[in-house]
This record gives sequence, structure tokens and C-alpha cells, in this order.
Amino acid sequence: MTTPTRRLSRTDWAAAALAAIAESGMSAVAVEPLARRLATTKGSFYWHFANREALIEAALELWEQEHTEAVIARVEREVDPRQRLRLLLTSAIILAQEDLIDAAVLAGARHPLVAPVLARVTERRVDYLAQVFRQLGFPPAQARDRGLLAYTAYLGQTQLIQAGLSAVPSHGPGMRRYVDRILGILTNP
Amino acid sequence: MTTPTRRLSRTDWAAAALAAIAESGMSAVAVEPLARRLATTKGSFYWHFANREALIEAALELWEQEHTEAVIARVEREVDPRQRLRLLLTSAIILAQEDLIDAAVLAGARHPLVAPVLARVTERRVDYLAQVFRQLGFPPAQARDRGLLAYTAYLGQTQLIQAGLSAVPSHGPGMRRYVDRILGILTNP
DNA sequence: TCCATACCGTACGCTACCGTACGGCGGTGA
DNA sequence: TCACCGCCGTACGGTAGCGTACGGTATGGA
Repeated sequence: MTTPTRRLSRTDWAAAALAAIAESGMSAVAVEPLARRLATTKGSFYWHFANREALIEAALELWEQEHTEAVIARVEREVDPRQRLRLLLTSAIILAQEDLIDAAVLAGARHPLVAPVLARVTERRVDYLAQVFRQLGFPPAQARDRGLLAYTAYLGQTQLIQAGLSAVPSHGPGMRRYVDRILGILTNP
Repeated sequence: MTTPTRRLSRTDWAAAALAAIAESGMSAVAVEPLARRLATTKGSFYWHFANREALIEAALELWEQEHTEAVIARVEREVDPRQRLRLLLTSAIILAQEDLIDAAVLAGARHPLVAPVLARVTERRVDYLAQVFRQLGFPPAQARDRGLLAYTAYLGQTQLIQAGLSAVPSHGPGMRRYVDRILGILTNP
């Protein structure tokens, strides 16, 4: 995973912080515990970062890149907009189960450093969804409504899982049927 | 609100803790800050509670009662199931905007004391919604699906608001039309 | 009136974490 | 080989909150 060198980079710290957020939330971004986890000391940390805030910012920046821009870029390689939407939905469903980072960031929505990033990411994702619906032929206003609806469903789903009550088939043909049903509802004029 | 006496009860502390959760999340349930806020000292607190955990438990118990059982009891006074559903939806929409406690508890879903309470509350709410749909004439399995769908929409909505992007008319005739639309979708066979 | 009981104030020790100061080590270029 | 620089280890002081010990006060019932 990380290089076998014992010297750490700024990005190593940011990645560790992001992992800590996913596991235990914002409060887990603490310098000394992270240092223990990375088998180093605060001396390393304060060389790469001015303070704890700077680390949180770096971690959230990483999240924004990897969990929004990168996903959009990958989906954009699909040519057919309907296939794009399907790919988006399936990856969202799978991610909502395995990957806890989105839920963890949502949970920290009130944190002053999280709020602006979260707002940007939410807007970006809804915008992209709306764009896909426009490419499917819906007029702008309707496209945005449907984008919002789709994203709300995603959020609600992650929260249900957080609450320990998953009700969505997360794999296999059950999921395929489920995705098709959702797709039908979302694209039905 | 509270009695003009300066002596506090166990419930006063629990209510203050719940308010603190709504404002600033689980980590805000801290003895000394709460004591300052109540214009008293830790001496009072440790008379009424064994420790911080006990306070969190009491606060969550209060939440469970006031934000689930009490709402259900009030809605139950409505005779027509379709009216019950409408009342439930409108109060949910209004609450999702004004009242931040539900979102704050969701945000603490990973906390060991929150998780079981949240699981119970979620189950209870979905069960109740399913019951209403059964009373509307849907067969049990379909009723549960629709209950889940409705609750997912509620959760997604609160999360969107948390992310600073509200897209739902929260009052007036706009909300009435919106509720009617939702009602139509949810009860359409 | 007097005392028991319920409740609160205060001082203390403990732990976890933040941030700083500074010394040291190891690799790289002259 | 030596000096320099990037990176890390360590020790320290400061703060915030938890929990405890114990003394103090007020209030209602005998």
C-alpha cells in the first residue's frame, strides 16, 4: 500500500486522516492518535502541516477529488447517457454499503471546515445528475428536479444503512432488477 | 419553560443535553459546558447522574419519546388513514427544516450509545408507516416497501438540508401541492 | 425549633490532546 | 568526506473535560 520507506509525505497523512474520518468521524482526526497509527510521531506531522485544521482541509480535499471528480470522470467515459445513469446508480448503491466515508462526512456536516466542502460536493453531484437527465432529453427544470430526487434517494439510502436497516439488494440479479426499477421511475415522463 | 427554582431535576439535565445534541452533536454532551449553560456546577450533575454516559442515555430516551412515540400518538388521533399519512408528511417536512435533532442523532449513528436507540426508532417509524399503508389497503409486503420508500425520502431530505441545499417548499400552498404530489406517488398502485 | 435529607459549590487529581522548541540523524551534492 | 537540509524524535507547557471528595446550604417534616 504505502511505500516501504519510513518517511511520510503530506499525502500519507491526508489519506490516513480520511481513513480515520471514515472509521470514526471528524473527531478521529487527531494528531497524536494518527501518529501512533502511522508508527511515527508528531514531529513528522508538524513538519508537513501547520496544525490540525490544515490536515482536515487536506483530507476533505482528497475526498472531494476521489469521491466526486474521479467518479464523474470515470462515468463520463460511458457514451450512452442512459448507461451513464445506470453506472452511476449501481456504483452509488455499492458504495453506500461498503464505503462509509460519505456517511461520515455527512455526519460532520456542521463542522465549519466540512460545511463548505460538503455544500460544493452536493451541488456538484446534483448538477452532474441534472446534466445527465438533460442529455436524456428532459428540459432543464425537470432535469434538475429528477437529479435532486435521485440524489435524495441516495442520501436516504446511506442513512438507512447507517441506522442499521438495509432494505436494498446490494448485489446480484436482485440489485439489477432494483436498479432497473429505479431507472424506470426516474426516467419516466 | 423550566420552573423558576434554581434546583434542577434529572429531566432538566436530560433536556439540556438533548438541546446540546441538536445544536452541536454528541460531543456537546459534556458535563462542564452544560453546567455552565445551566448556570450551575458539576456538583449538581453528579448528584443526578452516575456519569456522562447516563446523561446521554437519558437524553436519547427523551428523544425517542418526544420525537417518535409522541408524534405517533398525536397522528393516531386522526381517524382517516389517508389524513394520517398527510399529517405525518407535513409534520415531517416542517420538522426536517426547523428541528435539527433528528439530523444530529443520525450524525451520531456510530456512537455506541446512539446506535441501538437509532435502530429502534428507525424500525418503529418504518413499522408505523407500513401500518398506515396497510390501513390504506395495501398488502403487507407492498405496505412495507412503501413505508421504507417514504422514510428514505424523509432521511434524504434532512440530509440535503444538512448539506445546505434545500429544494422543498417548506410552507404555504407550495408545500401543500408538494405533499399532494408525494402522496399521489406513494399511494398510487 | 431542630435536624435529616436533598441538593449544590469547590478544589483536586487524572487523562488526552494541541502546539512548540530544539536536538539529532541520514542521505545527497560539492 | 563533510556540510547541509529535509525529516523525525522527544520533552515540555497549556487546556479541557471526567470523575471524586467533601463541606455547605436550604427546606420540609417531627
